[in-house]
Amino acid sequence: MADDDFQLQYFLPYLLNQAAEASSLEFQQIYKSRYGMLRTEWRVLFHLGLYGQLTASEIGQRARMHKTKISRAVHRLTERRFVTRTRDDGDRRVEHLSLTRQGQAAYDDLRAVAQRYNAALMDTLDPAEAAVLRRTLLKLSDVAQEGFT
Amino acid sequence: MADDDFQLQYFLPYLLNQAAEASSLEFQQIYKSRYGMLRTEWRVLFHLGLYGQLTASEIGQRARMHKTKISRAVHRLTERRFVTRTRDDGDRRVEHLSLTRQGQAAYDDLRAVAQRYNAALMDTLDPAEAAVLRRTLLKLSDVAQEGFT
DNA sequence: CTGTAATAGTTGGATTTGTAACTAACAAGC
DNA sequence: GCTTGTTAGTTACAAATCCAACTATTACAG
Repeated sequence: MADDDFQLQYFLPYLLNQAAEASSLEFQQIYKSRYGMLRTEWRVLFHLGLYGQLTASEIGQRARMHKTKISRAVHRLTERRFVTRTRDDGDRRVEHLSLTRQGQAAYDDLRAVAQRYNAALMDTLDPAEAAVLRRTLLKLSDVAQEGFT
Repeated sequence: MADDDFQLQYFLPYLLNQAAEASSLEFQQIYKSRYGMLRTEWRVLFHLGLYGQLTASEIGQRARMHKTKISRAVHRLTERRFVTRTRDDGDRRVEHLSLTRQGQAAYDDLRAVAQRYNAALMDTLDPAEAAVLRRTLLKLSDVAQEGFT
């Protein structure tokens, strides 16, 4: 590639960031205005809603979120009675997190919103494109994660 | 879609965020360690490097960045002598920004890094996939931007 | 002209995040 | 059982971001 051939519109990290920000915006406003949640809190809520009881580190591994983020998100979610913590009997460092009835209700509501939201996004693509998009995004997440140099 | 069909791995905003974060990480470390830059500063630098002289609001429109972010990025970039500001004679609210020799050198260096970095990412995809990916990301940026509800 | 609105860019304060150090509990070697 | 190391999660402080209010300048209506 010649020096002057470089364009921001071909730089993948930039493109990905733009698309990610743009496509998160409206959904973000919903969980923010409806439940006063931050992105980290929404993510924790969704992981608990989808996978049931989890520990903070399990969420960290799945979501690739740093433990301090999770710690703070869990703190706020328990304050608002969306999540309960129970100590593990065998290993008292570990806490098992799960949704309260209220947390489950919020999750159900937001999951439905997310599904509709996602469907609207998907509708702007044709199915073949959507499949390729999904596959490449997963690949990039993994490849870039591991470091490819 | 049935209620229990929902999966985070199919939720586009989530996928996009994961891929964006993962694929930005290594590059971020380079401009951070090499020039002490933040993401906002790198973006401003790249826009000036690519398009030459611009005003802060022009950068804001192109990069979809809020003006306060740009203001602070420009401030730091001028402190470090990467960017110079010159008042517009016709309209004295406006400032024209351009790279100093030093800023141009940093841009040239980082552009080369970005090109190699991008090539490495692209190499994990086949060309057809890459084309679809790029097209869909651009589409999503626009569609989601305008609001599709 | 003069008052009102719009635009370019900056600043202040609260909120959020990142980094590193910390506490508490367990594990393993000796 | 005591030292050393590891893991789960929290906290403190600095850095970065967001939002709203601000200054300065231009535009425009009457």
